Amino acid sequence: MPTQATENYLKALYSLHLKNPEISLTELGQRLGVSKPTVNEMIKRLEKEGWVMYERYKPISLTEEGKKMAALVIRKHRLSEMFLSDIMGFGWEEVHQIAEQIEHLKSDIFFDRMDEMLGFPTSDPHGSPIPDREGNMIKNNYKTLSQIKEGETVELKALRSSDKEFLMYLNKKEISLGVEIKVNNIEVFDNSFTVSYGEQVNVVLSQAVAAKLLVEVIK
Amino acid sequence: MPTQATENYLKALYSLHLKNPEISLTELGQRLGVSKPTVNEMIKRLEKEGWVMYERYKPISLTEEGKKMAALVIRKHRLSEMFLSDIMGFGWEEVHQIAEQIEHLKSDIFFDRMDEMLGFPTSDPHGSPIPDREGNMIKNNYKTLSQIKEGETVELKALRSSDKEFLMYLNKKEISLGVEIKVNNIEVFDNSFTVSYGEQVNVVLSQAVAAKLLVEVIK
DNA sequence: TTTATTTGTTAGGTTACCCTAACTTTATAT
DNA sequence: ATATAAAGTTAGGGTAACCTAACAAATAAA
Repeated sequence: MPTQATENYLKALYSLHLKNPEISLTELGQRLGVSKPTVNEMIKRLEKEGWVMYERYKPISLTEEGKKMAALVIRKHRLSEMFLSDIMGFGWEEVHQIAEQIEHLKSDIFFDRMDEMLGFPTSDPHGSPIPDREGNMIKNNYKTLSQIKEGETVELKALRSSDKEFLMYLNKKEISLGVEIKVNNIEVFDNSFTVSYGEQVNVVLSQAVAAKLLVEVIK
Repeated sequence: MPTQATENYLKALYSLHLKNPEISLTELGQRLGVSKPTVNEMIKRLEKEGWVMYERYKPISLTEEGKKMAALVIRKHRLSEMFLSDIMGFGWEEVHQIAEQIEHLKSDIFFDRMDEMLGFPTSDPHGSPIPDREGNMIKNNYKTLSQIKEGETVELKALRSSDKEFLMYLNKKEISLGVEIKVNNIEVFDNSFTVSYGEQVNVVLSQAVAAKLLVEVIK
């Protein structure tokens, strides 16, 4: 059974591998906030345990086992977030930190019960997909708001970040999942978006924000 | 912040100290399933960190800090049990094992929210008292059923064990907290009890079982 | 293509837990 | 009161994570 550290390495590897299946030791270290020699040592352990493939000086890649295990940890994380939000009433800006700990609990019945109470959800409070029991994750290919053209209307489906500060910013702006956003204007010089949604008219969203909002065009 | 191992040592020390404030290294080791040298080393660490008082060859005792910390871990454990039982619908025989892990989560808001959702309970699904936020625990002085005289009627208030096998035995016998038990007969030679409760008439409970049922005389 | 930079590795340490084997101290029993 | 048993300690090891400093290999730039 994987240790907590192992699970955290696998999660990090999983999310890095989605962008690029060839993962460097350095970027993994940065992601996890540990030194390169630590990653180097740890990766050898993970290799010995069958989670990753690794040869010295070559990039790291996940084995099928590793991918599955990672997805199952992500599953536990996202189910926990959903539970904290929908059952316990926490705000979407609070759930990540707590789920970060809950995800390491070893109890299938506990997570199965969560799943059941939630009605077998397929996405978490930030719109990210919840892998199934076998570790299969649906990948939604939403666009970012920053890719949308003037005049189009979109629905907010998910977020690219679960960062607390970002989520609190969205709270302040009264932006939540499902909201319909109309792009009124795009400034050429800074790519900032002027949008309307709900009760809000002509709100300005920076390029940084627009790039973190995952949307689907509705008209 | 205490590690998980530290929290487990403190919990064990706390429950041992209730019977005898002078705790031996050996019994602590047995309770935790670790060797004497391991306990010896660990106790030195706990002493350095201010959780216990210790001098070589002398019995171990908890400091005030240690007692409070232990009680707070027990609080988290029992709140978790209550949550698993009342909110998530687990049986009282399932909750201990899961709570054993949840108790180590570091998140005050998480346990506060549990507490709130449960309506600030004062005891867990096995009738054990839940310490308050300051670490104060009420000690109930219930009698065991084995101390009750023939003809008396008692109410089952708590259990002396949260052992899964024991709880499943109680389930089978349809014995739950709050049930009124009338002692019909006590066998002299083996101290077994013949009792009636609910729909059940003249059920025989062994001395071993009777000693684990904590009751209050009602008539 | 040689240099500079980035990336990865080695060597040597640390802390928190855990172990067995062997020994010493304290407590118990005769 | 001495022998024996129980309790506690020391010595020596192990693993999983972490670290810094110094060096080597691979990649990118001049």
